[in-house]
Amino acid sequence: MSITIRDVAKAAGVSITTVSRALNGYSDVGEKTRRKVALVAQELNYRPNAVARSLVMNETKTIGLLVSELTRDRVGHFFMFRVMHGMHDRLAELGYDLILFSTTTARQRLVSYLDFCMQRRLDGVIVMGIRLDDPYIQEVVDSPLSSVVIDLPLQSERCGYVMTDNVYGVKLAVRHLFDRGHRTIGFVNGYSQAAVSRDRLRGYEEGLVQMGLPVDRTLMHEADFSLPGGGDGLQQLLQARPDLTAIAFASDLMAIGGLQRARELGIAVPERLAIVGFDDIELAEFSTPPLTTIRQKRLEMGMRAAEMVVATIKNQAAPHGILLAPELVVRGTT
Amino acid sequence: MSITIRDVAKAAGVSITTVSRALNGYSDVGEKTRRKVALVAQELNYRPNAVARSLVMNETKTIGLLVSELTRDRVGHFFMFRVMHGMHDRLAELGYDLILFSTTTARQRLVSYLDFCMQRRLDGVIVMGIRLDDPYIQEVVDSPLSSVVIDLPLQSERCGYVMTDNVYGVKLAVRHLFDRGHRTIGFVNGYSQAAVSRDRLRGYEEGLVQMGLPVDRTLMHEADFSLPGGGDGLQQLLQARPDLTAIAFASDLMAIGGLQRARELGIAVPERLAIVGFDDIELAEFSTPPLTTIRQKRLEMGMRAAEMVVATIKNQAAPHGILLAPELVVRGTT
DNA sequence: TTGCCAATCCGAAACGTTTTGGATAGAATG
DNA sequence: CATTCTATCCAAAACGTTTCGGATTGGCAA
Repeated sequence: MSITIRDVAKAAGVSITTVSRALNGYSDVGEKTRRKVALVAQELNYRPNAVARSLVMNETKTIGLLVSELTRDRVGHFFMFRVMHGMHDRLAELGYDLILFSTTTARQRLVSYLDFCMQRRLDGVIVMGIRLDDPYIQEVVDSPLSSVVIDLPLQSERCGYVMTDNVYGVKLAVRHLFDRGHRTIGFVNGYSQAAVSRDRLRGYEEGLVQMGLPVDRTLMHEADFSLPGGGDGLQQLLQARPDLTAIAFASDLMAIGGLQRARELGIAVPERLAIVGFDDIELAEFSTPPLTTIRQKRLEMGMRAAEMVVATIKNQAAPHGILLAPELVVRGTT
Repeated sequence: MSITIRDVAKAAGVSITTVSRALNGYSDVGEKTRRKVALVAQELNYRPNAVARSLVMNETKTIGLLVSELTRDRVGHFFMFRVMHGMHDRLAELGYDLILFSTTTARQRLVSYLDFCMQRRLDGVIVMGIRLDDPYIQEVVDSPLSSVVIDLPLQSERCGYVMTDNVYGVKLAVRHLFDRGHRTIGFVNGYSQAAVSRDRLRGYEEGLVQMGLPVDRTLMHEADFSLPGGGDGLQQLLQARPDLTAIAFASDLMAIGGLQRARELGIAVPERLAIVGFDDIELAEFSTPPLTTIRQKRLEMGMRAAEMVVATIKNQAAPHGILLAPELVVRGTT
C-alpha cells in the first residue's frame, strides 16, 4: 500500500540502515549517497511511518490533554479554548501532537486516566479544568508520566503546574476599586470545588485588609461561574448590603451577568455601582459598558504548560511551578 | 520498564499467542486458561501497547480534527467547542481518539495536511472551520483517507460532509419575522469566504420571495461574524433603510452585537426593531432581551461527523452527506 | 609489505503486538 | 485398531522503523 523505507532503499540501491541514517542526518553517510537518498525519498513521496518509529523509539511525540467532563460544562470554553490554542501551537513547534480526552472517556473504558495514557504510550499529559475532588487526579500526579496541571498547584517529581496568580489578581481588582474611592466592595466567587475560587477569595480578603477595610461575610457570595449566577449574586449582595458601591467578580461571565442584571434593576454602572471581572474573555471588551477586568494570559498559559511538559519529558532543568502575573485592564465599568 | 504480553505469557505458563487470543476473546482457547490469563493480566496490571498493536493492525484508532488557524480566529469557539464535544464523546464511544491539528501546524512542518495524516497513520480526519479558498482542502477530499468536512458540502468516494440546512434556517427566521408582521426585513451576513454565508444569504432571499417580499440589496450587509461587526451592520443598515423593522443575523454573536448597538442608539427591541440570530450559542439565552434565534444542533453535528467518519473507515453503507434541520427558538427579541 | 585509521556502508536484532498455519491429544466414529 | 474430528494450543512471521556491532574500502605511515 503505502511506501516504506525498504522501497526507498531498493530504489536508491542502498541498505535500509543507510536510508534511515541519511534521512535522519547522521554523519556516517557520504554526501553523494545522502543526496541520492533524499532525492529518491522525495520522488517516491516517502513518509516515515510514525507508528513504527514510535514503537522502536519508545516515544510517541504526543501528549494528552485531559479535560473534565466536556459535555457538562457549558461555559468552560470561554476560558479553555484559548489556553488550548497556546498549548497546541507551542507543542506543534516543539514537534508534539495533542490528543484530547476527557474524564468521561476514561470512565467509559473503565480505566483510569493514567492507564489510558500508558496504553496509548503518551509522552506526557496536561490536565485542565479538573476539580479538587476528582478521585484520579492524584494518580497522574504521582505517576512516572510527565504531567502538568493547569490551575491547581500540584507538584511532584514529574508533575508541575501553571496557573495565574489569582490572589494577586483579585488584590489588583480590590486596590483598583479602592483607588476609585470605593470603601464597600462586594465579591461574587465561583464554586468552591474549583481551586482558583479559594485563591480568589483569599485575594479579596487580603486586598481588603491591605486597604484597611473590614472583611465581612455579608459582602461575599458564592455563585457558579455562570452568567445568570453572576446576576443573582449581584442582586442578592445588593439586597443584603444596599450600601455596596462596587463588586468584584471571580469571572468575566459572572461580571457580565451582573452587568445585565444591574441594567435590568436600573442600577447605573459605573456611576452607582462599579464592577470588575476576572479573565478578560473576548466578550469583556464588548459589553456595555466595556468590562474592567483582570486579564489572565491564557495563550501564554497554554504555551508555558506545553513547554513545561516537554521539558519534564526531556529531563531538562526547568521550574516545576509557574505563577503567571495577571494584569488590570481598565475599561468602562469602574 | 512496562510489562508486556511476554511477561503475562510467562507468568501464566502459556504462549504469547494464547495470551493475545485469550484477551481478545477468540474462541479457540479453553475456559480454564482464559480465566488464568485474565487473572494474571489483571494482577500484573497489563496494558497492551497500543502502538505495537497499531503497527501490526495497520490502524491507529485515532482520527484527526483539522481546524483552520486556531489562533487567528477569536470567536470560533462559540460554535466549534460544542461540536468538538459531540465528536469527542461519540468517537470515544466508538473506540477512537481525537488528535488536534491546525492549518498552521501543517504549514510549520512544511507538509500538507494529508501528508501529516498519512505520516501519523490516522484512520480518518474531520475538517472544521476551513474556508472555501483553502489550497489544500481538495487534497484531503480526493485522498483515499476517510474524511468528513463540517459546513462545506464536499463529497467524494471517501469524503462526506455534515452541515446545518442553512438555507432552510434563515427561511425559518424570515417566515417568523413575517408572521410577526414585519414586511421590511434586513439581513446581516458573515464574511463570504465561509461557505455557510452563501447558503444563509440564499435562505434570506428565498425566504423573502416566498413571503412575497421584494429582494433589495440595500437590505443586506456583509459583516465578519464578530460582535462589533454585527453592531456596525445594524447601524449601517438602519441608516440606509430607516424603514427597517426587523433584522436577521447570520450568527448569534453578530445579533448580540446588534442588540447592544440598538440599545446604545435608543432603539427598542423588539418593539421598534425585531432581531433574530443564528446558532443558539450559550449566550443567546442570556442576552437582554433573550435572543430569538435559529438553533444549530451543534452536539449532534459533532456526533454525526464522528459516526460518519468511522462508518467510512469501516466501509459501512451510510449517507455521505447529512443536512441537519435547524429549529426556530423564539425568545424575547421578536 | 604490513598495519592502522577514517570514512562509508550494511546485516541483523529489537520494539510488542496479531495472525497464519499447523501441531498435539483426546474423543468419537468406522 | 485405524481414522477422523474437535478442542486447544503454539512457533514463527509480519508490521516499519532505529541502532548496535561490525565489515569493507582506500589512503597513509611505518
